[in-house]
Amino acid sequence: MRGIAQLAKELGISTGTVSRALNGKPDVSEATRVRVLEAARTMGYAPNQAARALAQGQTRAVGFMIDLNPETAASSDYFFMGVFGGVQSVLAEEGLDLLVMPCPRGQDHSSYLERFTNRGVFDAMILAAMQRDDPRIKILKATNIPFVTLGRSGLQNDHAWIDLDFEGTATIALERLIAKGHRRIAVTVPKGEVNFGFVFLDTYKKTLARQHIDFDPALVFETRRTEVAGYEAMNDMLSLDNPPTAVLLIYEVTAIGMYRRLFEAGLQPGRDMAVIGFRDEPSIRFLVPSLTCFGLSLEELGKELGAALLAQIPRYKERYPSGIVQRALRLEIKPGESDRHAPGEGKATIPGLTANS
Amino acid sequence: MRGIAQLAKELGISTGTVSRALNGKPDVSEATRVRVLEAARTMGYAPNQAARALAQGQTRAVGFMIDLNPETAASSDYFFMGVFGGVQSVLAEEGLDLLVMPCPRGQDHSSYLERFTNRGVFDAMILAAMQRDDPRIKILKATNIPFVTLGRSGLQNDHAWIDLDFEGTATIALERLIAKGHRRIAVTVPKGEVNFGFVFLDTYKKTLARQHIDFDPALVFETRRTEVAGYEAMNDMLSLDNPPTAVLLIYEVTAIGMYRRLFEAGLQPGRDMAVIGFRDEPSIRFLVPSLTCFGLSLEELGKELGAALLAQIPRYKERYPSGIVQRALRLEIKPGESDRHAPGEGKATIPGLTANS
DNA sequence: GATTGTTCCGTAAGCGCTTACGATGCTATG
DNA sequence: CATAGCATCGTAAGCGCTTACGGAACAATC
Repeated sequence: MRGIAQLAKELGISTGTVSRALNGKPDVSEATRVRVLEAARTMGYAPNQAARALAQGQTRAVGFMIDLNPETAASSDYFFMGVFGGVQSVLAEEGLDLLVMPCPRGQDHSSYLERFTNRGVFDAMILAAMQRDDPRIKILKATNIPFVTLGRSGLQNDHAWIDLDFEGTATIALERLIAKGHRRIAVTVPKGEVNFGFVFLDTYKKTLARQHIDFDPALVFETRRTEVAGYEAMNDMLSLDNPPTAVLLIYEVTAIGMYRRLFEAGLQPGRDMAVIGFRDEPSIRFLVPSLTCFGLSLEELGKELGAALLAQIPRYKERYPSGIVQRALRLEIKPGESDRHAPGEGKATIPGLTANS
Repeated sequence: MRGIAQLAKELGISTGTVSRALNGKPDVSEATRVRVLEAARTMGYAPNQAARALAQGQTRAVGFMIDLNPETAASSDYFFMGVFGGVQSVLAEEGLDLLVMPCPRGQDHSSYLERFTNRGVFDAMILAAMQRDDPRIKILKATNIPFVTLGRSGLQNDHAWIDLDFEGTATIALERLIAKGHRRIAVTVPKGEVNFGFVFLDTYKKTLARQHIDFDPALVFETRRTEVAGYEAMNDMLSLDNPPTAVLLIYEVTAIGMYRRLFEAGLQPGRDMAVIGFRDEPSIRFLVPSLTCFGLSLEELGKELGAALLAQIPRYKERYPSGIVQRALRLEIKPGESDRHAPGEGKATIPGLTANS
């Protein structure tokens, strides 16, 4: 005999009472509750999670699905660590545990998700790396599991999501560049079908149109979230017949490679090529000249996610923002030196300085 | 009625047979097995995880505990993502799931671990961010859960672990610098009680002694794993009466801040100050001059962890390296330009160029 | 003192699955 | 034809916990 039965026997009371005492239920005298708690502590007793989940029909665990595939991964360790912290701080108050399920490289996201949905492993879920038309939405809806996504899914948006305000940042950044006098502004977009790529590009086009600047498809560059990708993109930009004078990044780390390529060409970021990054990651904080980008509290992002999720779970509905939470977090611009000058203000002119590799 | 019972009723057979068919057990005819599998597929049936775990006494899930506290987190831009992938590729072959449990900031590691150990949530565990005398070892041993640690724990090492060969890298790097003629070599060590910090420093001392160089405590700098910490450490180095001519890093990203501080002082990494980093992270690959450091496959590290863990689980013992696996992965040096010159070979001399801030 | 209400606790039926055990029908063997 | 052996399946007892229900003891009310 073990578990709760052993505890009960030891104390000379029934398992039912022990369970009630342990779970803070009524119908237990204060005296026996103390006795039970004390005994549980000294005996090192902890309720079996599987039995509990089976009896209650809930696990008190929420799953956070992330992507490990470097091809599509849009975030760093640092990003997720920050977000996890925020999510946890909210979930912990309700006694919920956060467990992260990294989707293996090469593994299909949908089938991996299904490993966990129908089986009652998680009470609720958080999804990241949303695709434009993400099939995981349907799966989650079918199984009736409360969920929230980090990022919109584009075509199917009748669910809770927290996202970054890509429209806002792109608009602000572009108008800033245009005000400086830039007309040929390149943009980098993520490789793959991640949804924010479409949003970003779409805003780019719209903002240009509003400012009566023709859209040039040659100024759109697909990059992965790596330094090398930035290097290559800048290389391509410089070898254009009519290179851009500014570039707007979706992945700030690509700036590192871009700077390198610029230096190699004898060019200065901020003087010969304006650069505006996206999010303020540690890896770009020491770039010289400093990179203009947008600040975002990862902790806060996580907390928003947590709160939005709790709002989906009937049990907590009253205490949290009601209904389907859909919110795009505004980012604040952090001006740096990488977009200080107007085009042509520098001594070097790009045409003629084509790639030497 | 639902679950396996419903399936059984639908097919007109017993639940026992259904279970056997689903689990690939014998005592089931091929015909009914096909029928069951087919029915399960069309009905979208998936076994309830809690019930399964309760009946079998195992969850087929392994937990990977990581730290979210930036003070002690040794993670980086893309460390854990890489490791997770490797672990998963090994575990997946045995049908085991990997779930990551991020320990909340400020939360005590031991108590958080205990939330999961006694409750039968995981069949096995992986620990990271090992402290010099890590109490989690005792907890895991007491509960009899198979586990492996990423990093040694220093004082208590009678368990499975996979670590990086800090001794090897430190020795190679130092001997390289000494061969160049460097005598005053600074070293950075992690802030906090993480075990590899002790190993690193210890090797530093021993190697110096072997080369008949006096150990100077003033040349040891504690840094967190941030660019800023590197900046500050370099600042401190430069303001010494007798600054070092070389520095060996435990966290490669600190090189970014160090470079910055050197540039500000009109000094050149590699010419006026030799720098050797530790691990080859994406974030430092674009440093100019390129940073000498050590290469490591995160994927491989993950696979080693996975294999070492399986070797701890009785069920898989035959197929995997037997016994308590203890292995320090050797890293290969990737020479860069940051340690090319001998001390004094550059035009600038450090004394006199003290910190201007 | 009979009735009602409260407090506390024991009983036992599940939760959905696995698995030892035994039962059944069939074929091979003598 | 009797027997043994095999393949296949049903039965039911758990796994450790929760919880509806009812019962016992006692206090309060009339």
